[in-house]
Amino acid sequence: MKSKITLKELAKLLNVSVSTVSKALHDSSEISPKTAERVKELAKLHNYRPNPVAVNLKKSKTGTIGVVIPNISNSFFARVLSGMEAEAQKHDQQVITYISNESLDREKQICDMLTSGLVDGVLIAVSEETQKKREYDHLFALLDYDIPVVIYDRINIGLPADKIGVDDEKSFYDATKFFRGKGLEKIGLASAIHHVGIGQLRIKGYKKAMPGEDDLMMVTSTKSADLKEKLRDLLTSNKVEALLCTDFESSILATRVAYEEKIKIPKDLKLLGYISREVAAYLTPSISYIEQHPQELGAASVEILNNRLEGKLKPGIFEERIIATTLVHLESTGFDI
Amino acid sequence: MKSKITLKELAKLLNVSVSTVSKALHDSSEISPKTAERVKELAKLHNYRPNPVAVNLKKSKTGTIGVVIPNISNSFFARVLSGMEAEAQKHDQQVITYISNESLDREKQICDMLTSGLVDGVLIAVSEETQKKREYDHLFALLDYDIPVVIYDRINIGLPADKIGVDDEKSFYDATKFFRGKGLEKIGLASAIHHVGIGQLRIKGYKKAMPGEDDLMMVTSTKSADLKEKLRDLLTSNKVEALLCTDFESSILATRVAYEEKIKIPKDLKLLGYISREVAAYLTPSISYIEQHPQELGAASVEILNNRLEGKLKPGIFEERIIATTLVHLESTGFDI
DNA sequence: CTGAAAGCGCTTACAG
DNA sequence: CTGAAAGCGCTTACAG
Repeated sequence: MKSKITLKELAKLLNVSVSTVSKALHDSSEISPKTAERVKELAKLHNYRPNPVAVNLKKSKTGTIGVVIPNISNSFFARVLSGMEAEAQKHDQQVITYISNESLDREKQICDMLTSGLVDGVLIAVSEETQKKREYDHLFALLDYDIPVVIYDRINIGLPADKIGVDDEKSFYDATKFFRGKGLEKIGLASAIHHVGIGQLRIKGYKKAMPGEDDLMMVTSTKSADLKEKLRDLLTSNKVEALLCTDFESSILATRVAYEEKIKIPKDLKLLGYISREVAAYLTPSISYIEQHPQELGAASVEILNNRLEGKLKPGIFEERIIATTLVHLESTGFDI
Repeated sequence: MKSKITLKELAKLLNVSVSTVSKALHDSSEISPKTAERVKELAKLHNYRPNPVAVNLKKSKTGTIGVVIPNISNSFFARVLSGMEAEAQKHDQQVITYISNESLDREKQICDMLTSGLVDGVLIAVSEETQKKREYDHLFALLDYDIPVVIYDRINIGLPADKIGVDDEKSFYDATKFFRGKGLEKIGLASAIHHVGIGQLRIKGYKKAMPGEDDLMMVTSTKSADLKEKLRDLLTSNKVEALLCTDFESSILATRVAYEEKIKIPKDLKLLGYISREVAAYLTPSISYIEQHPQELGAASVEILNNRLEGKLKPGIFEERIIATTLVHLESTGFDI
């Protein structure tokens, strides 16, 4: 049991002052090489580590960043977190994780705590409920307290803060165009997240790439059973040639319906999902998907926050960065690319 | 922009001493009701929040707990984290997340940082590499520094620390017994994690429930393509009636092979997987699975840590808690229960 | 009932 | 080149 040694104790053992020890350990030019060496030697011997809490108090910072995640079971967010952690590590910052579970109340609680100065900055993807109710006071409170905020992923909210998101609209625009370029005309879309921002953007991209409103074959529902039946209707009655799914649930349900109705993928139906690689690649058949590069998004959001903290970003002018997506072809699109 | 107000500033505004303000805010009986009220009123007006860093320094603690996660993309761990966060919140503790990515080196780095006193305690599931190489010095270092450690999930390592895990062995023992109770005899097992502790325990449970070693039909491999072919051999040449899969990969590969070989699940083959609900329920057919209750595990590990921190646990005597699993029947086992 | 003082463990401008 | 002093923002035993 080594029980941490302090500067003061080190100083006493060396018969020098606390300031001398501190400076020596920081390679200050004020200290003689001889003393510096003595100090470092003893520090190493006792495995001295400065108390981070004291250092932070002195420096008026916390060394931590707060990350608010709506739903950690969603592997997209889990991987975003992973990217954030990796980037934070590089800057010797600790990541404090908060999970809102898509609840506005929980999100308010979290932000309220955060105003007390637990963290140097906040990275947040707002909950679905927050988006729906458009209540952002708790976020403004953070800004009032001069705590920098970076909004990630769910960025279409009116808040004067830096933002970083995924190119949701373009991803589906490109995908739809891709199918059309392959000569397909009956292109459908399924969504269980049509009520939230990112879902709407994906749908928008799809619509833009389709010639006329009349041809749109869209099924949406937030209720699983409901969406499934709508999908069954769509896939059996219409001759849909390709289907774009905006989320995990609709992607899986579409696979399921195709299986039940003996619709062959990709022969009779090309399928594209917004699901993570781990699931996509293992499904039968494997599902082509939009890769959102969550780790990059996470790393970049920490980067932006740090630029803001270091004053590299102009006050009052906010960055908005978009990460490009990639269409990854597996079996369900049936094209060799 | 409210820029935080301090005790000192509050004191000046009220023409009292800093100590009086501090005591008033803590409902000390030393303070007159009148003064207490004046103080609280102004504090509220200015939305005073004590600086947590200063409080922590004074109290010689950090108010945080460090969580080391091997792989956050694994939804099991993501949900464990969620349980930890929820429980920590109740105790006003912050969760600092570290991701080792199954790397021993990274884990060492993390533990080394942690010895500096960034957290009050550590929750860790060691990386696969750590298990394989059995290098635990970095964990002993934590203990040397008097930082309590709770080992979660991957608990079969020789370390004098509190542990909390899943009943891996019993889960597969019970599942095997269940199939046998239904009159099935040819029960196989597939594993991609036979080389790590939890995999071995699950296999052990399976073996215990099987009558003789001769009947064991096991396929194992850490390489996906390899395991798939072994599964194909097993499922086509033997008349396997039921298959237990120890992990996500083997579960999915088995579904896949069955599909390719036109083996009907559950009619020709009952399948049981060690996968998370989100994936299990959505697969076609849905896969019966072992529910590990990850959130409970997460919450309980924080609970144990706090008991340790509060001295409720005897020094030198360590708790080892096991969370019971549940077998959840979906389509792939084909029994109505 | 109130306040001065010490101290948590550091850093750094300043004096010598 | 070294050290005394002030201070980061708080808490609390002690004196008055």
